[in-house]
Amino acid sequence: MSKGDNTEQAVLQAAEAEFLDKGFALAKTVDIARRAGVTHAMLHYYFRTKEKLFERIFQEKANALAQSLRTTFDDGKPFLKQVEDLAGAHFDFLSRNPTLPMFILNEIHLNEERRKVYLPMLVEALQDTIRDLGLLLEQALKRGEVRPVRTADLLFSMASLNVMTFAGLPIARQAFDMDDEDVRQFVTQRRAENIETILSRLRK
Amino acid sequence: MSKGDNTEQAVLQAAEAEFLDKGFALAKTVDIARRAGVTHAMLHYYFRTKEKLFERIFQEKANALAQSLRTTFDDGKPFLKQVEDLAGAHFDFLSRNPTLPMFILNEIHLNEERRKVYLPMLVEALQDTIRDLGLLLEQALKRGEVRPVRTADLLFSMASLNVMTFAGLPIARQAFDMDDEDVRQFVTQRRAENIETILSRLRK
DNA sequence: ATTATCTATAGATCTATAGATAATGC
DNA sequence: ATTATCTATAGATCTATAGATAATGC
Repeated sequence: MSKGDNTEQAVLQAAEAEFLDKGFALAKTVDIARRAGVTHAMLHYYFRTKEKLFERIFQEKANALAQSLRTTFDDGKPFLKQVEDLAGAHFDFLSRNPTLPMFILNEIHLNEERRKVYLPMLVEALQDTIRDLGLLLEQALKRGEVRPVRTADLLFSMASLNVMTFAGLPIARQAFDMDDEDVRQFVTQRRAENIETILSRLRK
Repeated sequence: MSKGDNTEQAVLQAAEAEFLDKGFALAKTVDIARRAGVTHAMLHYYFRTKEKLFERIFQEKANALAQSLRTTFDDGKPFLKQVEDLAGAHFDFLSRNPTLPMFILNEIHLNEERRKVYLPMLVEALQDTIRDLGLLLEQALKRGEVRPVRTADLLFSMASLNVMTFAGLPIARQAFDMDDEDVRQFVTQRRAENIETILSRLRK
């Protein structure tokens, strides 16, 4: 069964790459099998359907994202430091998974039916982070440390800036006529710029 | 030929709706024909291919976006007012075309080949706006009116916040448990919040 | 005996076009 | 004569499975 393990793992890895590249609708099980170097029938043997294989990949990614955000929380920090760390961790996670933003936006956007399954999955994974940042913001506001802002707006702005850094990168590249090196530098600069933008909005 | 005019227009309108909903790859010519209330062969009779029909819709949308941004430019205004008006006009255009952000991100993202055609088309339409805001920012910086920031960062942040307001709305809705009325209010509030976020970053 | 793998194909879906027919405008 | 429309279908693509065969572990 060691051969079987290899096949299963190869399919999983190929599926992750294919789904993240193209999304569910445009990913082809035939291509996943080709990437994995196994015959097409193997994919169905191990995972039965394209949908079940996809669900597994999506869940893994949602959990990994949530996990990387959780680790920043710490009651002892000043609120602005907490926000900076959270935004930084989010950005760094997306750096390691640059195709994830478009992947998630796409899946949520494209299919009414499947949205009902995957949107709750995603939000469920993020629930604790949303709640905890809300509580910390409330306290910081009471202490008069920051300018008033809604939790939803703070989180949404942070996520927007980070997500678009990767989802909008091809557009920025063309709009500002960047080569590969420019793009690398742009991404590096966006990390600081996104954080500064969020902190500027909060500082009194 | 008045009948022919109707058919052609019906196909165009149906195509716009279908492409904006689903993107090129998932839009079906059969469904466009159905939406238009004409037989499927008519679509090919008037536009030859799905691709040609798509190109026409994409170009129209890129031009409409560019047009709505251009109208805000005015040398007489203080720079912060110029930025506010530009961000507001961008937001309002997206309000009227709420499916456009995901549509554009999708097309640029999904297909290497077609990206080469449509990305230049989009950026070409926006070129003047990018250049003019860059010049105005440079002058404002010289006069010491704003904190230092790169043009690319200013524009990218503005676009990111506005675009994600619509592209990320389903996620915000689920994450913050909003009903239809909450969503309407959230969008309204985002307009002011996005502008305030950009201006906070610029103000000294 | 059970698990893993392969080949072949059914059945669904989709774009595009061929070829026939009807409507329109000089 | 030209333009618009319809029906029917070719040909490509894709998911899923049936059924045969090979490898594995008790």
